[in-house]
Amino acid sequence: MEVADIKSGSVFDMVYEIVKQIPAGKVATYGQIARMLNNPRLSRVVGYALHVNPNPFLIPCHRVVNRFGEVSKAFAFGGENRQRHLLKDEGVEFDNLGRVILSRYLWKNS
DNA sequence: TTAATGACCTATC
DNA sequence: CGATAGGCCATTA
Repeated sequence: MEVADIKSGSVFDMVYEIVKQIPAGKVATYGQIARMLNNPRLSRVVGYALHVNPNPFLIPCHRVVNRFGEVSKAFAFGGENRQRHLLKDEGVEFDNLGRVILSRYLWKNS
């Protein structure tokens, strides 16, 4: 199913649908998701959508990081430490700066 | 309808 | 590298 076909009415829902499709062991960036929505400027909205994340159990928000692979500071799911643990548990590695190696684990949707 | 908000991004110092 | 500022835009109160 194409991302472009996802039109649940609100951008938030679209974001959720996309995030749900991120496979384990991969991560996506806010800007990337925004681009998937055909609106590169929605990067902030994407973050906000996850901020008010209604279903932390259905939405793997821990697989969404910023442009540099850094985990969110205000992670409303148990702290950034929690997010790193979850990713690490999926096989995602971090560099010495504590950032996800995007060059290897960035999710590529087509 | 208006104003405020923010898990971003880019530029500048 | 860290701090600051502005812009961007959907959502909410």
